[in-house]
Amino acid sequence: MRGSALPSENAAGIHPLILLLERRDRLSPEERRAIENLPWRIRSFDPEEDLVRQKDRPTESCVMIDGFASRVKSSADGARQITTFYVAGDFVDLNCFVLKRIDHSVTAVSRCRAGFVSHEALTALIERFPHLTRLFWTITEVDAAILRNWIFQLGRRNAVQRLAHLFCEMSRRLETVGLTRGTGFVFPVNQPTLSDMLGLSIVHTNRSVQELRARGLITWQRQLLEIGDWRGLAQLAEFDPDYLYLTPEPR
Amino acid sequence: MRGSALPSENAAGIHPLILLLERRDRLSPEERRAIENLPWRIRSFDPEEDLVRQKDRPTESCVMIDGFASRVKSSADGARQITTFYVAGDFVDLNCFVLKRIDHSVTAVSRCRAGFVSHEALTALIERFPHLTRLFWTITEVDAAILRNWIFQLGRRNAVQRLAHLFCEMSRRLETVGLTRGTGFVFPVNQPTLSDMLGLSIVHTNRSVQELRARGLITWQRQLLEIGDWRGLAQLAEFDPDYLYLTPEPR
DNA sequence: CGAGGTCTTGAAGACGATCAACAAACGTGG
DNA sequence: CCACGTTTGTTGATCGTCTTCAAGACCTCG
Repeated sequence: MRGSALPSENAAGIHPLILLLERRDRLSPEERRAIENLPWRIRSFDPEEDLVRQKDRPTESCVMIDGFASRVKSSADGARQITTFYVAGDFVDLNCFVLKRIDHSVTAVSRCRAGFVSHEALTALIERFPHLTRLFWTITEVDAAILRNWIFQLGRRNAVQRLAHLFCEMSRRLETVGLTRGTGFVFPVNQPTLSDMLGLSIVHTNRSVQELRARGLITWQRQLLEIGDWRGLAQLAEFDPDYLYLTPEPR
Repeated sequence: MRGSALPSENAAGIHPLILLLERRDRLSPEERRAIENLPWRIRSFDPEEDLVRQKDRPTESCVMIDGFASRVKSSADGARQITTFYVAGDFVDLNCFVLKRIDHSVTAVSRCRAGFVSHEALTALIERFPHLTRLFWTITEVDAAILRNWIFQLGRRNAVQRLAHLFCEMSRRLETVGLTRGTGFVFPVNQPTLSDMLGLSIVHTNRSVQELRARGLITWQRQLLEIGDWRGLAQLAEFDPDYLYLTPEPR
């Protein structure tokens, strides 16, 4: 399967990985061609299906094409915590390319597709283009910044603020990949899954959603989440998008 | 100031950064020499002093030589959350080398020293040795794995378990850099700071410490933390060190 | 039409926060 | 070496947030 066959949701038909990388730095035509020509293998997943299983030693890494997925860590007694939430364009498991094994599962949240490429091919790619190593590293650092911010949310914010913050973050991340529609976006996530993101019980998650509704900040029906009052929501969440590093830096 | 002047706590007198990197992969003699010859600048800090300030755009990055430091995110109302805890050998702000700005402060927890090196020098280093880029990236991925695990702890574990887990993690991390003494280690952290790591109030942190003492799992006096019952502590915390990636992987 | 998932509500209780006060340890200067 | 102020650790009491348990409403899909 050739790279040009890799579908993408964006109008321009540009490869999602190229879009992701060009958010960080310009690519040369050779680099772009090399990425497109990687032996991509596209796979589809249903909700709850695993893209990568905990304690596996995968030989491929993957990039989200569409839909949503999550990195889940679960404990002996069945408690689940989502540590990362992946949307279209996100590189899912760069870490297992580097670290050779994975200490989490990656599970589909909605129906989704991902493009898989072998570690061998990635190794060959970065050996040929050291500049791309640098870019992959940058992506990892941005992911880490998002993780640090989640630690802050979980440690020091109450349920409603966490939820508000999650919606703010989602909105901005989906906006950068062109998946918002006006002030809203498709959010195919049920409340049990949402509670695993927020570190809350299902019941309390539900009540927090209702509070945001009651305050007139959001509406959410039929998987369409509308942010009715962005300023109010961002203020409640004390949302400061700096940690997403969306504004490009000279390098 | 030349690299050979960089002091280190380890008996062999090996540069802490070289130790850190060789935990991940073998270095060539040239690489080792190049790292030692970087223009290191050593600075000392008192507790509460900032190594790097929030929203700065630093031109240097640093490696911990001794003592402890933390990455702190704080909110408008003064709530503080520590997102990363640094011990000797840790590379503190690789991320600001890559991302060009920093969205946290890095604050000394105890008296500590760090070796600073300019971004220019680091850039020259990785351009000469692309292999080192790969290693720095690996370090970032390990840091991210630790962050993900903290997210799980904060989201799904109660106070006592979190504290137990923190002590287990500390013990293993300090052991790899030769800073344990038998079953104990020097832990110059006060309870207010500890509560900022755990996302708890000071009072509740105190009660959790007392519970671990009462269960006979630890003693802690005069900054010396002794793990009296490792198995019991690890079992309580459900501690599984896989996420620290301490066992080397072939690459 | 029935079945299973999802959302919602109520009530009770646990966990952790907050407030307030005191004890102990530490560092400093006299 | 002691006196004193400051930081750190400890305790009790009360309050609020969030969890748990249980049950019912709603929705979707075969």
